[in-house]
Amino acid sequence: MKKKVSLKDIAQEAGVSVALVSYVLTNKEEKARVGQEMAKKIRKIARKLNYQPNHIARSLKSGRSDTIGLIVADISNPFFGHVARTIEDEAKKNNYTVIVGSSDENMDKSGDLINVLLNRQVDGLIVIPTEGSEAQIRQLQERNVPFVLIDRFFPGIATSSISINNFAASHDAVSHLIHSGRKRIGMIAYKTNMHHIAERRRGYSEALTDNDLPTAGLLKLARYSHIKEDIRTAIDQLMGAKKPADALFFATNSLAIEGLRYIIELGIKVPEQLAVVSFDESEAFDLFHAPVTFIRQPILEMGKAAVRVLLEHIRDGERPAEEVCIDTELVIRRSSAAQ
Amino acid sequence: MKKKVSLKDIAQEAGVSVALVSYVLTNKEEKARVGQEMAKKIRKIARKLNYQPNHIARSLKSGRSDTIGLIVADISNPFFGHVARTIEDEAKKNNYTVIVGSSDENMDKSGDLINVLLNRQVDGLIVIPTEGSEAQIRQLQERNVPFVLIDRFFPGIATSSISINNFAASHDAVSHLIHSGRKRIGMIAYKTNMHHIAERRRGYSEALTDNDLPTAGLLKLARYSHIKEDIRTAIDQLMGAKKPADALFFATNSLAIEGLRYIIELGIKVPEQLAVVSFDESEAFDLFHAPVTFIRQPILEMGKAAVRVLLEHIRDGERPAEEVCIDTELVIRRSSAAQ
DNA sequence: CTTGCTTACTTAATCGTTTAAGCATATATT
DNA sequence: AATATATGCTTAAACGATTAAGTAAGCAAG
Repeated sequence: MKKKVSLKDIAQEAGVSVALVSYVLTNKEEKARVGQEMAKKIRKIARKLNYQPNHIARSLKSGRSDTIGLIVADISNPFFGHVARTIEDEAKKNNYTVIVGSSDENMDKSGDLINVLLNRQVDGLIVIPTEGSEAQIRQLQERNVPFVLIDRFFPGIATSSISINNFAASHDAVSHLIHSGRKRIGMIAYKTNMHHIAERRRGYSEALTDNDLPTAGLLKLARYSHIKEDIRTAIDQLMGAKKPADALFFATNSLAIEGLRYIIELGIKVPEQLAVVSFDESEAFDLFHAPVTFIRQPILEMGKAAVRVLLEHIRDGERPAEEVCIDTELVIRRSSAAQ
Repeated sequence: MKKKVSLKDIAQEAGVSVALVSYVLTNKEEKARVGQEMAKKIRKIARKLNYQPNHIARSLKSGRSDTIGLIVADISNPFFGHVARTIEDEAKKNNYTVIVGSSDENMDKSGDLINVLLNRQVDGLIVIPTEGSEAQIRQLQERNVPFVLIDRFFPGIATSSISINNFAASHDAVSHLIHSGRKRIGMIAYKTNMHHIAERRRGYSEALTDNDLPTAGLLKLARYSHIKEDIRTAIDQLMGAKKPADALFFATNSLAIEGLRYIIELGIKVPEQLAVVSFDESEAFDLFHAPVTFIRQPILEMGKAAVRVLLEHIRDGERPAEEVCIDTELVIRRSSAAQ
């Protein structure tokens, strides 16, 4: 790579000191009482040589990198991709750059990522935390690193977070299924202790018991690492029971997509035989023969909030934690039509 | 943010010079002839204080940032998300970090991104170039910035690139439609001069003429900025003609998904009335009532190749351009079944 | 004519790390 | 005994930018 033009090069060409050039190019001429002539000359040379400030040197001096680190579960998953995109855009508006990393829901990778990002001197972190990463989050707190959790948080740790009302959203979605006449409503969720998923499960269960509907054997859990097999087993059990399920609620879009693949394979009719509702959005839901009813997360709003709160923490290290909870929207379509 | 532990802090605590600490912690004790006792002591203190090297300071000294910049069209699009993911993983294996930016197929944004990334001293770039960005690419060449184009390239500029055989893939896909008995095969592509799309169009056209099939009025173009309207118009024209199309080939997955939404809306039967094939993969294709035949791009291989070639350029600035072309796979499913 | 104030610059320290070169002291070689 | 070599450390410069503090010259005021 061709060596870049530095202040020194400009200073040399102008026959002045590096400091003077710096004052001019950072628009501190007034304060530093630089002569008009000289200022003009320096700017001209800078333009001629196409000077671009070395961000790394600046960072070293200033202690800020104007970079924020983002840790998602998997950037290739459209949900996280969208989150990343809104954060990227919002960060750019504030002159920040984003470094993203995928944790694969794996706490070791997550810990590594946090270290890599902090060593690169990011000014703050936006994290979609992984199961078992409480200790990492606590460490961030102790080290006084500005950070915001998004999509998920740990109820036992008081941190800034952006989340949605998982319980209510779930409760609403399941209530909707009940109102459309479903009696045996199954749910497929991840086998995890993460609070957001637990809340979704709780919303589901409470909606059922609130309406005196059975819950026994209707909640199935799939392992993140064995989605395909576990979902097939779950659906086999739900649909093969003496009283088969007449509705199915998926806790995330990846679960839904995998589930719908199998539902297609089995030739199950939606919504006649089985109503379907999913958390999260997906293009795939539009192409299913019965467009899938889903819970829409306000990703744009979440991303904006995350950046806003993070920047507040970066600017004021003493700021107390801020928990933002944003409402979702149940988008009702044919997959959950009344029988 | 709590001030980080520096070499100075360790040096102070150990009562030695900063240099000595540096030698030890970068494992140059042999070369620098550091006493065993002292080395042990320094390491112990470093561990106790949880020393983490300041990557920025290191970069300033070394001139390398161990960071690569990646410019995609839109990280929230699963195709680019996958590309980004494989590059992220591959980069990490080589101790590189990735900064991603989305250009939105907009050459101004692309230019801005290139500048931002270069100012952040990335060691090299992986770029999915945008229409009209030839000048930017030429500049990278002139400035001798290590970079690789991926997914697309400019035939007029000799650069390193990773691409697929768009012409052949398209030709194969359309030939497949012809063999399955289709006679009026439409194509919907982007209105762009980008070479990869032009090649896809060419593969389509040649497959038709090779088989003495009509081409007139069957190739429709949609603007990136007006996908929805343009696709609807295109499909209306194709299906409303005196002799309606009996097959449709989409040049990308976003075009296909938007097209399929409208096909569903119109109640067109696939594959009976209309066969469908698309470039690229998508989860959504699995959920369509007739799983969509598609051209699978070897994204993993592409990402690996991109990182490999880029690192070669970074390591050897004189290395000549390397053009990698990888084969695709036509995955045949029900959407293109014989009539 | 000396003091003080402007103006227009330069010097030098700093951020955290790396690394060549230097300097004692101890030990080995002739 | 004089010289060479090994050992264990320190000094200092450098990367590129920022910025407080210093200086030199010109001019005005007392």
